[in-house]
Amino acid sequence: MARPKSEDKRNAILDAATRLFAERGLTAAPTSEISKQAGVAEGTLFTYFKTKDDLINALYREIKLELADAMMSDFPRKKNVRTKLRHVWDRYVNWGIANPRQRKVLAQLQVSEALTKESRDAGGAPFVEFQVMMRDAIEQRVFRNDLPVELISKSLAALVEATIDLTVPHPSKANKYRDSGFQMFWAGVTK
Amino acid sequence: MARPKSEDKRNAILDAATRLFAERGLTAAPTSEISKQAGVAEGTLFTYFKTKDDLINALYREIKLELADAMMSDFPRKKNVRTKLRHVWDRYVNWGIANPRQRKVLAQLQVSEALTKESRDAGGAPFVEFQVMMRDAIEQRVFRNDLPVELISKSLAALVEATIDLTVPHPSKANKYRDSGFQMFWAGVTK
DNA sequence: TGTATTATTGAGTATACACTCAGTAATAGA
DNA sequence: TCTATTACTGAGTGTATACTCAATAATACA
Repeated sequence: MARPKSEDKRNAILDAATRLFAERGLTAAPTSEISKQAGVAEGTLFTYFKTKDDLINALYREIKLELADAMMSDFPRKKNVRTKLRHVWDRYVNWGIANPRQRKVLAQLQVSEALTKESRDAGGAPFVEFQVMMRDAIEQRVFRNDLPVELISKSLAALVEATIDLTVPHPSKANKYRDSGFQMFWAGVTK
Repeated sequence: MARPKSEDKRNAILDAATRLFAERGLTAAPTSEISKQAGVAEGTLFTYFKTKDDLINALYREIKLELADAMMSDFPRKKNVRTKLRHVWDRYVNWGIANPRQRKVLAQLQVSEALTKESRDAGGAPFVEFQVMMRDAIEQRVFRNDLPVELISKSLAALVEATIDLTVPHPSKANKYRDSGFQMFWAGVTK
């Protein structure tokens, strides 16, 4: 090998893309501007990502990974289901509030036609531990028994999003809302 | 006035746009293709909508209006809050299942940079009756008292979306899921 | 029926932008 | 230190597409 690619440049490109995608949207952010903001020539962008779609897919995986890291670090494996879910809930809400740009981009990416099925699958991979925990909880009959796992998982995500949306304009009430939101989720999901 | 515009053509354009936006995404659907599928010349599209962004904003309002119609028709004004909410819930779920394309487009529109603030406001207007009902319910202390209205409204929408997502691949379980979903919502939101 | 007005058409235009490539610079390994 | 390999640059290219406009057709109204 001669002259390796630089992890820094790759990150700079992904960072710039995140900023521009959040401000202008996926398609209105030109590669020329992304590379300029990243401090590299436009051609360089294309040595790190073969196409703009590639960049978009890579960014999706990256953000999903960050989110999974935030949610699953210090995961209280030994504690009961409620404590585990509360952990995940709090981390997710905090991440969303602390990373509004990534959250906005993620929302765009989820509905984008540029996302491949492979990327969608890859994006789910970091959350397997969470899924396993959910299956266990089902077996232990923690939840109401008419609810399929997917509905519970999706509801968690959906209610977290609603909670973040509500908190962003009222940051002083972050603790209150995070609490109320979780209690609402928990009450809905258990017997 | 001489030679009025045709409501039919306008609808044909909006229909074609809905189809193409759902299949290819907002930006990957060219006006040339939209007009072709609508059966009009490309220039005609621009006499009905000054720009493509205009078309996008008009389509947003249109879909929101349809959704509000579906949700609020036969609204049981005299019944109790639970019955009213259940009405809205069922209609919303049914609409989503019956109109997957409009639902997909709506999801794209919500996160699109092309949407103006005016359109967002206008999109909310048809739902005032619903909002009024929610305020009344709060006053009557139907819900847990630590939950802000916005969280309840957003949760309803979020849980409906989760329910629809779950139902689409398992249409035979539509009734079951619609039921479970609502019970989950109701349990979470009341004391 | 005549006329003013506006819709309709589609070929044409201007622009934006994803991607290329020939020239140059940096680095790993010999 | 030399060399093979690959990164880096940015001006240039091809293409896609939003929008225009001159010519034509339809309609409301007098």
